[in-house]
Amino acid sequence: MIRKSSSQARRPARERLLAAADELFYEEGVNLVGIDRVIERAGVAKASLYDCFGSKEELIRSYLQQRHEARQIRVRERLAVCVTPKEKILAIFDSMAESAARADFRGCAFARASAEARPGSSVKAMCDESRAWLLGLFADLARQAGARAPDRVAQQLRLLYDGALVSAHVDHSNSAVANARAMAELVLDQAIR
Amino acid sequence: MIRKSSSQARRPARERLLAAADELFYEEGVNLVGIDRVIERAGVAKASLYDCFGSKEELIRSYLQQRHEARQIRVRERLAVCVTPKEKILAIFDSMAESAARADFRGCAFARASAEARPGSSVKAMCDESRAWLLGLFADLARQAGARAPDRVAQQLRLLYDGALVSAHVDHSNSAVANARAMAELVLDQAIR
DNA sequence: CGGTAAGCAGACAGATCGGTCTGTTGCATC
DNA sequence: GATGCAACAGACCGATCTGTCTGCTTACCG
Repeated sequence: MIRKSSSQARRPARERLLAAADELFYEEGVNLVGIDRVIERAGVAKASLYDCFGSKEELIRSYLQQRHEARQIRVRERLAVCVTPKEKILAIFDSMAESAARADFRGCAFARASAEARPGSSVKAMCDESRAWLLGLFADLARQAGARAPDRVAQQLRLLYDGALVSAHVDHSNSAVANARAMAELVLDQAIR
Repeated sequence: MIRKSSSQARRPARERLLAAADELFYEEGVNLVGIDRVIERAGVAKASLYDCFGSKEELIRSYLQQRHEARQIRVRERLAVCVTPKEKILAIFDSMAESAARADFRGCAFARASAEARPGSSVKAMCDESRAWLLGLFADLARQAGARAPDRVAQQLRLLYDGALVSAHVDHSNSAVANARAMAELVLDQAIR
């Protein structure tokens, strides 16, 4: 119903807004990027943004949810080609290494958005959801691997994940994720014996 | 020269501004707190703020520098009562555990400010300086401990430090730092053999 | 063909922000 | 007592931000 008459089909406003938000919010931070910048990049009228999302906060929330779902898919695809639980756990770090190697890598989108959000914001909830999912995934895999205290191991693995994201971001070193992966292996072997 | 005539001596404007900035900036984030809030909390005229610091950015930078120096002192005092290098390394995590247990703990002030700062900001430089100091400290101690690849070990220790700060902050769990400390010990023992 | 709905352009409002400026007060030193 | 200095109060400015509103165009569908 939105298609342009011309041959090239135009994606609906909502998609273009989310794409523009993803680029700008992740690159510069949600508070430094104004609504006007987003609609200009998306090629969309301001009224359309407020028809689709209702507020900037909801746009930010949707942007984070999109990131969360994209990461879920990315990780699940990687896990599908692994056999042992230990391989799967290490594959999660490999997936992060791939993300961190990109030129547009700017650290954890959730942590950054959370640092800028107001206390009672829905952004925090989205951030928590993303972290809870990762923790559950680590715990499941640790259990499958036969680790002794799977919940504790999962917390340690996520701590390594968080630390690697920070290190890889601020001193754009590609060795950070490798260090985290090595420690993850150490922790795992220790827990399995 | 600033002292009030009355018996109670009043601290100079600069000190009160830094104290107010420390509370507000760390609690709510540097971008969400306006100049007006800071001067109101400090009980200081706006003109005095600009006489002392010249800009909000410089106030933020000074606030971070103050935090950095306070942490240096805190850590050095802890190290002074340790004997072995390994004890000293673990004491750094104990110091963090102490900070993280405080009710007003809000994670790493540098990481949060850095997430909100504009790209070319002097805030980033302050953040880098703080991280470089910690890395150098870890490296020195790892070397003294006789670790095989002290620089690599130092990076791993700082990664654990970063991850612990994130974990302790967002899911205010006091077990995060303990987990990091345990992993630090594991990494150290592995590097020393 | 006419109705519906999505999207467009852009002016506008209200609030807030960082920063400047003017003028005044209180204290210490000379 | 005069001078200098630090701090005071607060009006003011221009920019920017989110969000609203009006009116117009276009595409689809019954």
